[in-house]
Amino acid sequence: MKNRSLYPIKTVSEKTGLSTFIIRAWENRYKAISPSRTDSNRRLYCEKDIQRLQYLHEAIKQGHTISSIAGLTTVQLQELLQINSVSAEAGFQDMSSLTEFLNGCLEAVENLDNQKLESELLSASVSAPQQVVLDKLIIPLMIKIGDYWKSGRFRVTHEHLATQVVKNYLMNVVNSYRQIENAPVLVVSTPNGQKHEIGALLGAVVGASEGWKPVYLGPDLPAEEIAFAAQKLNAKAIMLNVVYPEDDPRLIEEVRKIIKCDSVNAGVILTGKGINFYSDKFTEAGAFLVNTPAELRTTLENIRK
Amino acid sequence: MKNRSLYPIKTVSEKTGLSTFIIRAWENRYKAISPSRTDSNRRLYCEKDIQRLQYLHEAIKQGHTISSIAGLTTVQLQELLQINSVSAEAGFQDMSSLTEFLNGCLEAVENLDNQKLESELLSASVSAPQQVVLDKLIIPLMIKIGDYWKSGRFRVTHEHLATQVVKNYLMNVVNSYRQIENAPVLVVSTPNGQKHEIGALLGAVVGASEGWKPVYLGPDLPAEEIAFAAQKLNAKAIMLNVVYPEDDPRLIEEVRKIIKCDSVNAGVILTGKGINFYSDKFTEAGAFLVNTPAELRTTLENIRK
DNA sequence: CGTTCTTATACATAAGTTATACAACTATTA
DNA sequence: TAATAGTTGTATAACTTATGTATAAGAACG
Repeated sequence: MKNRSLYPIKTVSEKTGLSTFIIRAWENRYKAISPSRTDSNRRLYCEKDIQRLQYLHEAIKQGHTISSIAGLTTVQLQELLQINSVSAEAGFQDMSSLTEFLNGCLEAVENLDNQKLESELLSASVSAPQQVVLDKLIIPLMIKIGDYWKSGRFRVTHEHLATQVVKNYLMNVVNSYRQIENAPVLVVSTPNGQKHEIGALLGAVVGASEGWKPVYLGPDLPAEEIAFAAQKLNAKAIMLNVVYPEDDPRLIEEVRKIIKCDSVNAGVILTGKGINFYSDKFTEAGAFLVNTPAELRTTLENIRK
Repeated sequence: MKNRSLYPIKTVSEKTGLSTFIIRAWENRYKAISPSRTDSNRRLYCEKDIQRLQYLHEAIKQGHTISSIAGLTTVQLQELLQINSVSAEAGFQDMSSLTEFLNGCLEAVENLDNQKLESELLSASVSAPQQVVLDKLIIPLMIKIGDYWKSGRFRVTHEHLATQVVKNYLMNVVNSYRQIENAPVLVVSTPNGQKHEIGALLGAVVGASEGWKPVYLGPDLPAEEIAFAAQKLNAKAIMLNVVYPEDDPRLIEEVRKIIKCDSVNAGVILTGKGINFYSDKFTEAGAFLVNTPAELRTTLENIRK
């Protein structure tokens, strides 16, 4: 019961980012906090005290003054911080609020602040439906980052860091769906030479939301490997994301290999901007070309039958 | 009863990293520990005593003071450190139980069952302390997969799929640490040409557990990009993981570029199997070479000062 | 006999305490 | 608008406590 984890003021200072001066001043001047004391009169802070200080810190960052919030209970502080973030969303509905998140994400990327980027994504995902977050935040975000990169405003580093965080976010989204027994398997990957993963993961999310069991193999795999996985898992569909339309005749060959593989009994779906360059050859070979999440949904539904 | 081995204070000092002065002072001043004695009054420490000292040491690193924790029972210390008591009591069973998990993971990989692989990792991580999961499960797992691949038992697909899941798991572990404000920044990446990410992420976990703020940029980045990020984030350390020792003189050049960059004011730490191939040149250039998680911890601690 | 351990004492530094002061703002008042 | 008063973060002084480290003198070990 008594989780006696008590910390001295220095540790609290390090954990909250508040100077020891401030912490003492807030106690003396505003009774903002009342730590217990050792026999020798030293302050001892428990976890709750630390959390309260973090709330106070956060509220001040949001523009409140210490004198106006010092008297609030910790619960009231929580509400104060909640109300602020909710009201930001409540005021403007879906569209504009996600624009806010988008700007927040871009700012986080610019500052290479993966922590903030992640928290923006998470708060967005509780304030809007999954599909909206994908369409109106994740996809625009990655496009914007690409644009900024081309225009020289962002560097490779920015794109790299964002990719890591978004990938992780998307994988967690996919995992959050897992429950259905005997769901049809959807093998997800990108063909040899295609290193961008976000599109593939977006497809995996759609698949999961449609009741499939996505198995993400990672990017940049040879046809034989993808075919092997599809066979081993007895997959009903294979989804491949293609970003670069550059003239790579091997790409067609790779896709064709998978489709022609006798042991593979799965529909092959191609997604991504890169697919339209060769669209004829792909459809000819028997692949499904898909440009939007909505199309992907219906295609998956059709294959499932 | 138990064939308990008893150790003199010097051995205990070496095992725990605490000076003999400290160990005696903690006993005399705070009754933090009560070793048995020989007939001639010399201190004798059993395994449990050593473990207790290690817990105390760990708790102090986390910001507690010796006076406030010396009176806790060993179980309370475990709770304080959030160490699962089941596994701690199990003691030697640790090994075999993680072997179970390891086999489960390998089976999951063999069947390309990412879902099962993930759930194995998650169950392991609640039944053993983080560090043990990393040392005894994650690392051996990736090694085994590499071995199986070389021997032809696994294919690229297996390795790819496992990498995705493990990566995701490790990123979530890193994220679970975040609390300290103004923590020193640790930029984590792999140099140009190095595509394996697991080692880098393992380093990020260690960094996070030591109170740093790891910023993972993703793999395969040119020196300029890494230097840019380090500068922008005012990083205190840069950690680069190198797997392939193959003769790539550009690698040394890349690392040297980062170290020599004037605007970067960070210690450069190299990890991974690949580093020993060129160890002389790297140390010459001013990098810290690190081979084990323990070494990484102490190196980070030194740089932080 | 040199090494390691013991207790007791001493010391240095880090870190904590209160009280007071101060500078930079903000808000109020004349 | 300028003067004034309050707010708030930061700094210093003087002192105490906490904690790591060192020394001295003797005892035990191998």
